[in-house]
Amino acid sequence: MNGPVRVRYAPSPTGLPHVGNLRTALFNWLFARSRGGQFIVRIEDTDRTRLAQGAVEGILSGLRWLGIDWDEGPEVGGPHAPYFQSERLEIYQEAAQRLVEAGRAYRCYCSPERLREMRRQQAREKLSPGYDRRCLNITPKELEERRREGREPVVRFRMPDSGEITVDDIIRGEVTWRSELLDDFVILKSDGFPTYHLANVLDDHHMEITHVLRAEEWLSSSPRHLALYDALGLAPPRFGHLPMILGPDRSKLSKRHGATSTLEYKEMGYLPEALVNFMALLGWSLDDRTEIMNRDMLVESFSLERVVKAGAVFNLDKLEWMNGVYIRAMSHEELAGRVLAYWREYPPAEPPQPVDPAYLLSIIPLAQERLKTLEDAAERSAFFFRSELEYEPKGLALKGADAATTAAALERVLSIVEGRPVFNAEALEQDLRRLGAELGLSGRQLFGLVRVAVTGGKVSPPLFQTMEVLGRERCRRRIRGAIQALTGASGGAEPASAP
RNA sequence: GGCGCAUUCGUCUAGUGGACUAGGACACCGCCCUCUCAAGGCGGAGAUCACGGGUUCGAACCCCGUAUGCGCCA
Repeated sequence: MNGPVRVRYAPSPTGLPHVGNLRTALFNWLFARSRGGQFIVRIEDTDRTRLAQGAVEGILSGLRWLGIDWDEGPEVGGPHAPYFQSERLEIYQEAAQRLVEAGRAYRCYCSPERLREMRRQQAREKLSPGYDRRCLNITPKELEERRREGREPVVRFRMPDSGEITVDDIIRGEVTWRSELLDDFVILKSDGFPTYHLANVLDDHHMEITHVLRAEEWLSSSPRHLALYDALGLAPPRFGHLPMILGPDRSKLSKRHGATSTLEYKEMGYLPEALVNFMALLGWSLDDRTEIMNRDMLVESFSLERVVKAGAVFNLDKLEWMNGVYIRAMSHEELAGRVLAYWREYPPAEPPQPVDPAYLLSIIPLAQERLKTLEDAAERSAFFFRSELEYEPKGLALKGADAATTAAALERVLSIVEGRPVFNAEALEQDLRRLGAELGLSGRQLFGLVRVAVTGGKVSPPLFQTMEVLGRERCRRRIRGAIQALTGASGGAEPASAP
């Protein structure tokens, strides 16, 4: 196996791509890119009962969003097209026929009812479940009867009666099964569609896959696959079973654990580069300290030797932190662009869209280090855009002072805002500190009051920079509005509205 | 039930026989910075390395067994 590495991601289009699936895709992709090999996408759509509308599009857009590109597969084609199993049926049917002729497989006419009864019986007698080979030695007469009944058979693979099957797993080492404990599994269903096992094995061979890297849940089917390769006279690829991604209860991550589809994370405002970095660390690590790694670093340092064996719980807290790290590392322009794009795709309730990009860009430096996700941006910046603030009188109350005193203090602030020749953070800070000293108010008290007057809330970015970004006019109107709210004067000369 | 895999702080992990009084990160707590919130800095708490036996002068690390969890077979 000295040729180039060829790996694949082979999802079933049964729903939106799940983070566990995408992590498997990521590891395959990282392995391919780190070894200068190829990454192939193949759609395993042979289970027609579970097909979901739009699933293929969802899978591909999930990959694209994460920046996982494929060398062969849907949309890009390739030398082994088609890359949809539903369009490759003849390959599977022909192989199944060949296996039947060679005595390595046989047709089975057992009804679902009989199989169910058989399993019930086995469970009752505490035997290991599995097909009892009733149809392996079917007599010509019985066969004739079944045919006359018009029953369509399935094709079962005949497992070797004895011996051991050993998988030399890249991640787990050698794992051995006794083949007589494995039953004769179906390879071709009665509707002529292959099962996962047959299609997967044949396609991996035809597509010249060198390494099958898949989740651990497939480990138990690998001896069947090896037996199939053997019966077909094909050389198997190398196998590597990756640890699974688990929910907080340590069971396989699923819908009931909350958001699991990659596109949900996109909608929640996570950055693809952060998700990629985070997923790479679920079951793999570079060393005892390196955590923040961009795509190039991951490609450069990824290796299967450092893949962990045990399953990993998906820890949202850490993803959130990492997303914040990536947000903080961006330039202001970059972040502004991302926020704008995010708002275009998922318009927030506030601020009203579209937004002035230049104004947004001036806000970004104040919001950046406070964001965990892109979704936070709307809430964090909403007050910058509001045309009218609503005050709760309690919020405006200056501790230990009555409304009139508070209003008087705000009047002083207002005259500073109106009177400053230069309206910037530095100047405002100077003046407001002086005012505080004069009024005998601490910074906490005075600035807290002004903060509520100017932003409508008790929490905001640093006050003076915030005021500078808001601009003199907005500050003036808002402070007036606050004074009115305090004094109850409703008929002011100027309405406290308009930004 | 059968088969298989796994098991180091709550979570992700480092660790491949002596540098382990087990390191880092997230989360948590405290202090500093400070106009609030963050971010940042410093510090703290948190793992008898699942348990029990061995092997060895010495074991988180090697061997055996047990337990638990998970996966697959439906």
